[in-house]
Amino acid sequence: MTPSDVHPAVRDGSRTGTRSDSRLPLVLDAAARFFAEKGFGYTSMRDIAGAAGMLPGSLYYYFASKEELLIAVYAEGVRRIEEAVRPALDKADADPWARLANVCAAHLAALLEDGDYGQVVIRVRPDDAPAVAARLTALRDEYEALFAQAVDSLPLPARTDRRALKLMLLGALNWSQTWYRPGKDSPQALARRFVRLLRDPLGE
Amino acid sequence: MTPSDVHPAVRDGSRTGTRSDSRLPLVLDAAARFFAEKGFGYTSMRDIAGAAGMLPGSLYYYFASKEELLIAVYAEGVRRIEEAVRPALDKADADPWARLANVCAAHLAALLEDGDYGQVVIRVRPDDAPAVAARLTALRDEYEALFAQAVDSLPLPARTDRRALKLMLLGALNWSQTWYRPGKDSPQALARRFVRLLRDPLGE
DNA sequence: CAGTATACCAAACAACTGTTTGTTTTTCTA
DNA sequence: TAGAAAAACAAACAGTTGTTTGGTATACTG
Repeated sequence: MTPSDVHPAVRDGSRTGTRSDSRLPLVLDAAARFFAEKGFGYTSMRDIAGAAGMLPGSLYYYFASKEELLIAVYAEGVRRIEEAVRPALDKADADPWARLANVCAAHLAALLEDGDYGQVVIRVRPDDAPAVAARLTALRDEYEALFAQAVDSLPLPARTDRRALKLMLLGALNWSQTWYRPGKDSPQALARRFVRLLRDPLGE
Repeated sequence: MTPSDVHPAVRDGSRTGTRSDSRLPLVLDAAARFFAEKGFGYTSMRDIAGAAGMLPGSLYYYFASKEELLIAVYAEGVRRIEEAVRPALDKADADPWARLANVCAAHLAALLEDGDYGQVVIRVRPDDAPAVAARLTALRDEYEALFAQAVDSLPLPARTDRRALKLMLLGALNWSQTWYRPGKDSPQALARRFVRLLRDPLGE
């Protein structure tokens, strides 16, 4: 399963040798939609091909396997989440707690509202596609390292377990995909509420 | 999909008219193991039947469908989690924060260490089995109401959003299934750490 | 010990899965 | 405008899926 199994236009993202009427974007969008809604295993190549207006076999012109297709969607998902979070993270002058809240808000928005690609990253478990699980995990870890920066820069008591704090916060955010329903609370409001629960003293 | 689709011995749990050499427990254990490890959709009736030492078709003596089998496993999972959490919850004399920590520890242990049934409840999404999704959700909600009691009894500032606190904590706990690896940290230690992060003031 | 409900076997079903192969149409390029 | 590369079609493949049907052995009951 080397990178050469993947179509050139997908491998380097350069779109070299790509025709203007290519339905590749349609394929990726359709795959992202199904993966986000039904999960990887519950989506068939026929589902995707049908939604993109083509035949199942034609997908193999772009991707060597269903799992390679997942990688493309997943990578794009990570890219979009990073893109959403980065601006909040780069405001180095801001108050660290406000910065964290903004990072969380961007993270949440990417998972809950900003489309299907971001949702895939949280919804699909790496071991749903065993052959490429390691690569998916690597992509996710790459982003989590980014997120961790927002936690690391907090002015905390020395005793505080920053890793636990990161895991706790990230878990709370990611799990929201389970119960969140649009319209009631905005991702921003939720993020602020979560961060405040951590910041404000609740005990005694 | 009425309850009458289910075998009597499963429907009411009474085991009335059940022969002593029944392999029903084996079936449930095998199903729980596969559902917990691979997920619902990635587990075939042949997987389960094989592990229980019987033929795929024989499962339909007990369950009208794969999804009915899931309900049985799922319900047992909820039952076991409740059973694990209840003792901690019933210690009404204890300090509310310590009580919450104990509830979280029991919850975590049920998800991470106490076997397969509990894991299924977190691992399997209700809409993985659309035909019975509502029943699965109801089971999960039933338990969450129990968990909420531990949060509701905390002595908190009036402004505190208890619902957000519950969602945050439950999310952090449930998501641990994604990253937890046995041996490093015990569920008890993790639960205490999470609760302390909420209780102790981190800001300023 | 006879009879019956229980528990399972054996074999097949149609539908669906990811994937392959050879061919054809279409766009871009020289 | 001829040729080459790109993009897709058309049809099938072997394997797997959940499920059904009819028969059979076994344990329990009276």
